Amino acid sequence: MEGVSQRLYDTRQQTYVDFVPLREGEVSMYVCGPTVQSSPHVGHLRSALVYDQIRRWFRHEGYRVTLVRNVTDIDDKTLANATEHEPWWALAYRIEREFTSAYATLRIQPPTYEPRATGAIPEMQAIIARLIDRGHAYVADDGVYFDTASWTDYGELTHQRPADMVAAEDGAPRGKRSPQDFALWKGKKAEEPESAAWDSPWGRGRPGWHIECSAMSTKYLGTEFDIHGGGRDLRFPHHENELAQSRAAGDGFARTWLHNGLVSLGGTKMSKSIGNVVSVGELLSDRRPIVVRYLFGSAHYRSTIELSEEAYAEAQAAFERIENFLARATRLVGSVPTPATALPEPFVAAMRDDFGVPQALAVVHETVTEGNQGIEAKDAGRVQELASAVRGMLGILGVDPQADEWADSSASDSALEPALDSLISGLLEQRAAARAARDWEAADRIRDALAAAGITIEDTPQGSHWSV
RNA sequence: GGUGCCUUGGCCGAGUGGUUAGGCAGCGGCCUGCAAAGCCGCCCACACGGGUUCGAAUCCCGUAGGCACCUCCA
Repeated sequence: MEGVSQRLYDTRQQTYVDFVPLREGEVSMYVCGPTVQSSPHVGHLRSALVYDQIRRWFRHEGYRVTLVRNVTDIDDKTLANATEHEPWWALAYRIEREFTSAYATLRIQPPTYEPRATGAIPEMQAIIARLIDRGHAYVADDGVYFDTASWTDYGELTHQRPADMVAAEDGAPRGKRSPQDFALWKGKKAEEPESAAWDSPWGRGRPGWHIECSAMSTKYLGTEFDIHGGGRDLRFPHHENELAQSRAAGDGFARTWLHNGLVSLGGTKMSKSIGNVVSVGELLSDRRPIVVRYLFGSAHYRSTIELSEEAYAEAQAAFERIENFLARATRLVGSVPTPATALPEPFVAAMRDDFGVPQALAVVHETVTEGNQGIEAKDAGRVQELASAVRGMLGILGVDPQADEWADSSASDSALEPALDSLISGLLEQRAAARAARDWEAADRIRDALAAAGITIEDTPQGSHWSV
């Protein structure tokens, strides 16, 4: 049989691989979370969203998924962005909560565990000690460095040879032997706060960037695990260094590497350093979260998404088509259809092929068209079946407007809805009377007044419906 | 200099050798008092130049353009 196994694109092997879980029926997945140094932007959300979708799909396929997404709360940047009145740890925690809130708004489910770097210092030190023992790290005056020259596989993830790389222009001279070497442990500097330093066999200090992910992933998922994910821009140096230090320390580490595409603005990557970021707050200020989720969740996870007003408008139009179908189907059937667990075969095939969301979404739209045909034909049984399928598929993508997870997010507040419904129903009755009397002017006046308040009227043979 | 990715109809966006992607917009029709929603039909493209092949958007070579990374980055 074809298509029974899950295909993934592995960045390291640069090819598609059939997913074979390390442990039968389980998926262990580590995803790089944020360094909590400044407010989340759209790119962070996209990344988290991608792995949320993947996780939902694996779960639907019957796997038990353990998803670990870290929070790097100690880093050069958290220290740099701290102020006199907000120490680094307060900053990190405040930003972490912003991330948590943004994830929740888009219904990105919490990972199985979300470890903080500061909670894994002993584990990091243990890896560093092993690296020194094995001759892959050395102690310098200002810390401990990974010795890239000692690890012949260095560069295997991104297929680069150290000799071909453009050497970094180091600002201050450091204790590195080679520009490619990177810090595992950074000795405490005089100006850094005591709260940002830990004792170690190599003196007081703090971890370098990269080592936290090696420590946290293996702490919770084991020395070898199924999938490591993260943004495309993390491939080098972050993931390359993670891989090198973990393998050099003797761990099998990640079997498959997934990298999600970035979000761009005007053809350029959205990035703090370029300054073209759209914050989550701006994005969600006047847009529906479920449509935003649809927008970012409708592209293939490896492709770049160009964010624009047009892109949002198009996502909205497409999503509302689906939403309208579900609303109309519910009216015809008389009850909200149950989400199907057995999904249309082409949808399943698309998802099994490296999470082919765009094709999967085409199946959703085709099913909606069929469902609309069913509504025209008043075939309630067929409509119920198709609406169930649509809900099942949307649930995988996390954009089922009838799902419990979106229940409290309808355009109107739950307490206001009955009041609003009562008011509008009254107006609709007046309008129905006017229409019966062929007083189109009066009927249109009511419709226009409601439209001005942002309420859309739809007339059907069974009566008129309103929606915000 | 090195590494990887990309270029599809008005727009977004799938598709790895021969058959309809899908959505948005537009046009025509149906339905409607008029709308809205929905249905039906139309619009059939693959950066450029070579090559392989009976046949290429799909494979190979080259060219042009774009993006990302080469120690801040989801």
